Amino acid sequence: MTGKPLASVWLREPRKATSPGRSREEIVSAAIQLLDEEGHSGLSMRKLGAKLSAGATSLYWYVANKDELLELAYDEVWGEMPVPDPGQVGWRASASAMARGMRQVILRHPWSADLIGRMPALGPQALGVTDKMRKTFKAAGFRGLEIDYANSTLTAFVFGMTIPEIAWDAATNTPDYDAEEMRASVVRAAAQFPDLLESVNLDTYDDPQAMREMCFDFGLASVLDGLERRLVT
Amino acid sequence: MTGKPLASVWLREPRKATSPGRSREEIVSAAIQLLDEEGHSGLSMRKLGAKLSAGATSLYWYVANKDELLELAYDEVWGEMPVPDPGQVGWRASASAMARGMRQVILRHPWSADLIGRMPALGPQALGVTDKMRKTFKAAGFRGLEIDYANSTLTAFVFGMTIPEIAWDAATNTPDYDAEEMRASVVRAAAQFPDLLESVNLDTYDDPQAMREMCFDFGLASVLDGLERRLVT
DNA sequence: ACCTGAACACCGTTCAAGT
DNA sequence: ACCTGAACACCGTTCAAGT
Repeated sequence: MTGKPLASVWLREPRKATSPGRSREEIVSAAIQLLDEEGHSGLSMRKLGAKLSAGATSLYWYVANKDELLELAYDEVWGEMPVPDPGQVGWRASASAMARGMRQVILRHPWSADLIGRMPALGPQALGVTDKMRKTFKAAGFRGLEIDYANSTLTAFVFGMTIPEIAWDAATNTPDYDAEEMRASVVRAAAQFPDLLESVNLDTYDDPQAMREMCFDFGLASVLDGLERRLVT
Repeated sequence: MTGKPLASVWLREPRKATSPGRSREEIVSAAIQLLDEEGHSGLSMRKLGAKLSAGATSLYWYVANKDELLELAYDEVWGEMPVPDPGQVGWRASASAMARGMRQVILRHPWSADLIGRMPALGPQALGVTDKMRKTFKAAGFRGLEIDYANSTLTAFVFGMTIPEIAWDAATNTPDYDAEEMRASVVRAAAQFPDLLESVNLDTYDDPQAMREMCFDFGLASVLDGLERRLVT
């Protein structure tokens, strides 16, 4: 009856919010700041303590451990996802906007990508977003489990497109990065694959950003078309 | 001319393989074994050294640092991805098989999911798989950049579906996990979202595995339909 | 109720020294 | 050419002790 079901902040009774001293919100938002600035390596309990001019171990009164802190930060990211009302714009426009918005939010908080594979999104913000997304697919005409399938499909596309982007950004945003040198290296690495080389040479490396946008748009249109087709049949 | 273009094993000249002493392959495969058994926390340079009955720091002669070791291990995972010949089975069957295969490979090596957002897949195995996947989309009729867009779209779907699965597995595979307790907790957490609750109650929690497969199939069919539509127009 | 510092058991990595 | 151990600068977390 009282075995802990899953190690997650969200599945335990919340500690009641008393006012004095530090607050959980303050700690979480300081953590997010560190993560945004320097990524995961920028957040340690000691650094976070220092930023709040507290001992590192004081934080353990507010938060069970670092993972729990990350769960809280992760949910804040979910809170930034825009969720338009499908009644206003139609389900396709609504779904597109959500997809683009989710991508932007993740790109703004690259550290959150690491968490997608680490902890289920069970916080109130995440649930709220999911609830709203389901409404869009309901409005589209999906019923029963297909509401969730459609939602998962769109979300999977966005995650799967965005997560590798972050890997590239991380590798590319180093001080002494040189694009030309990079392209040459990739060509050398891909030397045994003539077909692949062809794509590397499609001078798309000149503006990787534009390439990404086109790729995302192409994929998004495909996914939405595929979902739409599921409605008709 | 000689600024390092990107911190990656693959973009440097390989150290020539001399025979005596330990080998890189041996080290990488031992690392993969540790990762498969215990996840990322199971792999430390010290533990890996011990497993090979060597000092932890001996490994640094074969590998520049831990990240590089992970790059090597990651590429081995890519090597496990099945890539059928589209000439034999048609592009849609080929793409389906690749998608399902990729998912299984990632699920077999859950630690690899973490790496997708951390390092670009530039190893020889990854490039080989990409090359083969491009052939499938070429066979389908895609041309130019659309070959890559289609490929990215399918890959994104697979990654995006599979990565959160791993988060659930990790949270769920703890010793004292109780499914009923879990469902009850989620219901409590989702209490404010009546629509969402409806889906939680769709007694799909009884067999989450079956639910996942159906979800994946639904999404895969959608993505392939969407891609196919891009060909016709 | 809240905060502290000391202490424990770890990390990755460097480097001078060995063979 | 290969391997070593000592050492450095970190980690997350526990816990007895303080206020």
